[in-house]
Amino acid sequence: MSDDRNDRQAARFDPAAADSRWQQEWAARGTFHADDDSPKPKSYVLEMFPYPSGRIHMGHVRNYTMGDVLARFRRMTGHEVLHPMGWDAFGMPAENAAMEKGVHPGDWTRANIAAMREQLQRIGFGLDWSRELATCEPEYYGQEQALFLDMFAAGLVYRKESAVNWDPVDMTVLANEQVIDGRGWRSGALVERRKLSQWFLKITDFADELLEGLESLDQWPDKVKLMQANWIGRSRGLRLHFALDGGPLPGVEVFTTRPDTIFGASFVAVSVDHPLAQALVAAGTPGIDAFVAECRRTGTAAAEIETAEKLGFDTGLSAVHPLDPTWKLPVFIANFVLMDYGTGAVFGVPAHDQRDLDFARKYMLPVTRVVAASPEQAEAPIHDEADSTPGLMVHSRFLDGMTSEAAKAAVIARAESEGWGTGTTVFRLRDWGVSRQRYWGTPIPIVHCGTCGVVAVPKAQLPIVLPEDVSFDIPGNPLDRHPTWKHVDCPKCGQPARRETDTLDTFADSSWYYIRFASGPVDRPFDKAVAERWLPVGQYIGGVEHAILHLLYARFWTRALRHLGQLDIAEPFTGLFTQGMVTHETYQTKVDLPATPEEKGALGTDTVSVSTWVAPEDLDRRADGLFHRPTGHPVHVGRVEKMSKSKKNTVDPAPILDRYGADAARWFMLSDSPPERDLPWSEAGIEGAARLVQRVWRLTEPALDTVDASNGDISLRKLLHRTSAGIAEDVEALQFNKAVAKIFTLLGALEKAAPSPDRREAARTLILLVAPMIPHLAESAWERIGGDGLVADAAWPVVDPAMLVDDEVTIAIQVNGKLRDTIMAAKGAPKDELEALAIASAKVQIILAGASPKKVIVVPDRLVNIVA
RNA sequence: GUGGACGUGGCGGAAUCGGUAGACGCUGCCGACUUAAAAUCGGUUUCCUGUAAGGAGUGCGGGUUCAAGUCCCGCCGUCCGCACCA
Repeated sequence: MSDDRNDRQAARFDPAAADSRWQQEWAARGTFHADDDSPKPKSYVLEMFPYPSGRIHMGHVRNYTMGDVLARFRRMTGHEVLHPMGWDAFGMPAENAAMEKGVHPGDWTRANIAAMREQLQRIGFGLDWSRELATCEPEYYGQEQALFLDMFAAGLVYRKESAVNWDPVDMTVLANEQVIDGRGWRSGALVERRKLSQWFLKITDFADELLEGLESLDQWPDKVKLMQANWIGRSRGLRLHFALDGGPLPGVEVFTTRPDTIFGASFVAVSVDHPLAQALVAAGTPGIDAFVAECRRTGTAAAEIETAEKLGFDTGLSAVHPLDPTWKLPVFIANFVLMDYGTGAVFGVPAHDQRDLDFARKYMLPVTRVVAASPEQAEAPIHDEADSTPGLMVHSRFLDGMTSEAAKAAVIARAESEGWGTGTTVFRLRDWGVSRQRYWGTPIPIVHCGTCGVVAVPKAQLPIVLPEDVSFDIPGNPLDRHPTWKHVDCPKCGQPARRETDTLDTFADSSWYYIRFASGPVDRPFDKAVAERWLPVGQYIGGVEHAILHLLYARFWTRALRHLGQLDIAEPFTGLFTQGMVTHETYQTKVDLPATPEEKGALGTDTVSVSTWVAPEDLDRRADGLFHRPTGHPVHVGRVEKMSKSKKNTVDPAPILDRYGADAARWFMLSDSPPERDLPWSEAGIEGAARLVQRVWRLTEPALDTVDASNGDISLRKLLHRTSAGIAEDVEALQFNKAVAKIFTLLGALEKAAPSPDRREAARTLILLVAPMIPHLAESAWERIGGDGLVADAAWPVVDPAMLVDDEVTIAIQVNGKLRDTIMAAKGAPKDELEALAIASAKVQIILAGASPKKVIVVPDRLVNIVA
C-alpha cells in the first residue's frame, strides 16, 4: 500500500472503529446515567419498549433514533435526561417457540434480550442501561402483583363469567385477532364461545375521567385522541322501563339515545343473552332453541356481522308503552341486539334507524315517521332508507313541533317525574379482561379456597414466581396441569386450596413500566417522591398501532394509582408522538404454472399465473431490466409497503450497521420523510447518508483550520446562528427532516467559505449541531478539533438574536399577483419607498406601458403587488 | 356503512399568519480530476415553446381575495380507525 493511499485511508472517517470506541467511552463514563438528585430541570424521553423477538428491525431503529436525538439534544440544553430501555418480555411468541423448538420460554426470551441489547448498543443510543428492566423477571412482575393486590383491595378488580373464544384443540382462550374465519389460528379447530370465570379491571369506573382527560393532552396527535374518545364512546340518553304483559319477567329495561322518537316505536327487542330470552329458553318456549342456535352460529367477525341478515324471534309477549298504557308493542329476541351495550334491550323506531327499518320490513311491523325536516314532510313515506335528517317532531302527541333536542329533554323529564325512566350516560368502553390461560405471563396473586372463597395472597408472599419445570408438549395451560404449583394452603385458614392459574394480559406489564423506570426500588413497585420527580413522561414515542389499547390502559393504570393515593399524576404521557413505518419496495416474479383440474374448471385456462415475492438481495439489475438471480425470471417492482417477512421486503439493520456504521443508519432514519409518515428504505438513501457523514468529517480536517483573521464572514455567521436556532426548534418539534435540510444548507455554505475565524467557528458549531444525530462522528470530530471533553457533554450553541435579523431583505414585485421582479431593500423600509422602487422597476414599467397603476398593495419586508 | 387524515417535480419532501411554489436530499444527465476505477468536485434536472423572452402549473370543477398549495363549496382518489353501540 502506497503512502498516498494510506493518507487517503486516514482521511476517511472509519465508523467501525469510532462506533465501538465511543460507545465504550460513554459506558465507562456513565454519560447517560440519569441522576434522580440532579438540580437540573428534568426531561423524561421514552420510546415504547420492544418485544424481545430476537432481532432489532428497522422500525426499532427509527423509533429509538428519534427518541435518542431528542434525549441527547435535551442533555445539551442543560436537562437531566431520563432515557431508559427495557423489554416487554411476556407473551405468546415465547410459548410458540417453546412448542415449536422445545426451548423454555424464559431461556428463549433472555437469549433474545441479550442479542437485542447488543444490537441496540451497537447503534449508539444514549440510554441509561442501569435502569433496564424485563417484565418477565420476578423483580418486575412481583411488584406488578403487589399493584394488582392494591387494586383488588380497592375494589378495582373483580371476577365474572364472560364469554371467550375457546380453542377446543389447543385448550386455550384465543384473542379475537387469533380467530380466523371462526377457527383457531394455530389449531384450525372451530372456535367455541365458552363462558369462563375471568378477572377484570374496572376501567369503566374511569371512563369519564379518561374521556375528559384527553382535553388536557395538547401534545398528543388529534387522531389518537379521537380514536380514544370513540373507543370510550360516551352516549347520553334515557334508560326506561317497559312493563311486560305476562311472561316470565315483569318488564324490561331499555336504553335509547333517542328518547324523542319514543312515539315512533313499533317493537321491543332483546339480545339472545338477555335474561328475558334465557328465561323463555328455560321455560321451553317452542322454537326458541333453534333460533338461539342460529344466532350463536353467526360469527363475531366484522365481515359476517355486516352481511348478516336481521333475524328475530317473536316471543308472543307484549310490552306496554310507558306513555300510553293501551299501546302494546311486540317483543322480539333479535340477533342484532348486543348484550354488553346499554341494557341488552332496545325499542325499535324503524322510520329513523336503518337497522330497525330492515327488521320492521322483514317482520311487517308499522313504520311511523316522528321527525320531519319540514311540516310538509310530516306525511312523507319512508321507503328503504331510514330518515336520519334532523327536523321537528310530528305524530308525537305532546312533543309535536319541538326540535329533537327539546323533545329528548321533555321525554327524560317526564320519565323521571313519572318514575319509569332516568336520563343516563352509557359507555362503549368495557371493563378490561385481564385473564389469560397461559404460562408466560404474570401470575395473578390469588388463591381459591373452598372455605374462604377468593383470597388475596399476602404481599409478604410475593413474588408468586412461575415454575420453571413446565412442558409444552401437550395443549392447555402448563400452570394448570403442573403437578404441585397450584396446590397451596389458603393464606387465611390454612386449609388446602388452589392457586389461580390465570396470568395477566401483557398489556398490564406495559401499563406501568415507565413508572418503574423512574423509580425501581427492590422492596416496592416504586417510590412516590422519586417517581414524581421524573413523571409524567415528557415525550413518548411509538407506533400508532398502540393508539388505543396500550395508551388507554396506561392512562387507566396511572389514574388507578392516583385513586389509590400512590402517585399524584393524572396523565402518564405529556407528549405523544406516533411515528410512521419503515417501508420498502416489493418485488415479484410471475410464473405460469399448469392449472389444477379445479382451477381449469373455474378459469377455463391450462395455466395459472402465480406471483412470488422476491427478496431484494436476490435481484439482478441488468441493462435489460430486473431479474431474479436464482431463477433468471423477470421481476417487476411492486408497491412500496411496510417491511414484512411474507413480502420478503425486509432489510436487516445488522449488516447495514456493519457496512455503513451507526451514524449513517441514524442519519437515514432522520432524513427526508417527516417522522409521522412512512419512510421508504432505499440503498441510495443509506449511501447518501454515509456520504454525509464523510462530508462532515472532511470539514474538520486540520488542514482546513487555517485562520485568516483579516476578513470576517458575516453571512456565514448569520447562517450559522439561523441554523442553530432553526435546528433547536425542529428537534423540539420532532421535525427531524427539516433539521436535516438545514444541516445540509449550512454544510454547503461552509464548504464554499474561505478561511476565516467565522468559518472556524461554524465548523466547530456544526459538530455540536449534528451531535445528537450522528454522535460517533461528532465525538471523533470534536476530538480532532481539540474540543473540551466529550461532545455528548457539551452545551448546545448559544444563539445571538441579533444574528437572526437581516438588515436587507428581498422584496417580491408582483403585477396582478404575478411575480415580475425582485429588489433588495433595507429591512423596515417604509411603504411608500417600496412602492416607488417597485414602480421604478424596468420590468414593471414595460408592463404598465405608461399607464398608472389602479392600486398598489405593499406588505413591508415582503412584497409589492401592483394592480394594473 | 361511519369517523378521520392526506393528495405538491422522476422520487422523499419544503413552503410559520393567505404574500417570491418546488428549499434540502435522492435519482438521472453533462462536465472536471484519473492510465482507469473508486472517492471527490462543478453544472443541470416541474412541464410546454425555446435564442431571447414568455406561458402553464400544487388531484378535478367552482368560489372568496390585490394575492390561494394554504380559506370556502362540490367532486375524484389513496390511506387509517371503528363497525349491528340502540
